[in-house]
Amino acid sequence: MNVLIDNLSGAPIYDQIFTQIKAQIISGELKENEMLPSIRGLAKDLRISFITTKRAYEELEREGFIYTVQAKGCYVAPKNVELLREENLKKIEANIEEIVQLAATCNLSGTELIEMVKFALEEKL
Amino acid sequence: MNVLIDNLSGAPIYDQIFTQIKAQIISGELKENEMLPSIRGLAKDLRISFITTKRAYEELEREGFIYTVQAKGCYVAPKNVELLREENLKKIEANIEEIVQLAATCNLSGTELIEMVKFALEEKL
DNA sequence: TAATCTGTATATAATTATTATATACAGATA
DNA sequence: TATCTGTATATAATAATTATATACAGATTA
Repeated sequence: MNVLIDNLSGAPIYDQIFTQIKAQIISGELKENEMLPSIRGLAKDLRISFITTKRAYEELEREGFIYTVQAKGCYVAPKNVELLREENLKKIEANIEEIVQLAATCNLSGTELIEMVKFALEEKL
Repeated sequence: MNVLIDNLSGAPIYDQIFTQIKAQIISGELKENEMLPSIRGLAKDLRISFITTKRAYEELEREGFIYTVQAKGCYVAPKNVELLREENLKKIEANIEEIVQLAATCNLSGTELIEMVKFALEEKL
């Protein structure tokens, strides 16, 4: 596994770790049930406290990307797409409701709104 | 003018002042070019430092809701429709950013996302 | 013109939130 | 038993936020 800490980035260390591992899980670079480096091992590699790597792993677990087996290690969680969908769809629907409302109050047309979404989607690629 | 500070609200004082005055300007309760209470006078009424009321007024001015005349006072800015539109656009952009992110993490395709937005738009009619 | 309004500028105190850490602990494994 | 694994609690260091006092400068008015 590959994690690089950029001390000049301004982003906190735990967050850099969290973001990079998350990206690797989403991209499939890290497979389901694959074991992650131990929080101590990774900390040693990066020459930081293991509490900091632990914090990154905690975030990953809270968001459902990894699971932990006591005294054994941390593993990439099976991609539970349906569950993630159900949770996120609600949030997405609520947000869409809001932007449609906002668009209406400032005379932004539906077409323009769609264009904005398409633009944001392209930015993400 | 009417401003109430709720010490239990958790929100900072300057923010409570900012929010309440902003709401009164948007609702039209405060008319264009109407003079606001002086930062010192309001501070005295609320029994807080005038630096705190000043901060609230600074925010209001920065967002274009009021304007200041040196040594005279602060006044409600003429309603700028463009300004409100820009405010809403920012919120819309932030929301779109979020839904795109959410969609990505649960493998919801761009096409599907667009469909959801279109659906919500039709519902609004 | 002097007193007293208005807002401004600079420095600072107090508080809270964030970030990173050490140390002591408990289960699993070889 | 030695040594991995993760956990829990307490704490240090830093940074951001919030609120303030004091000294200043222009405008108004009695």
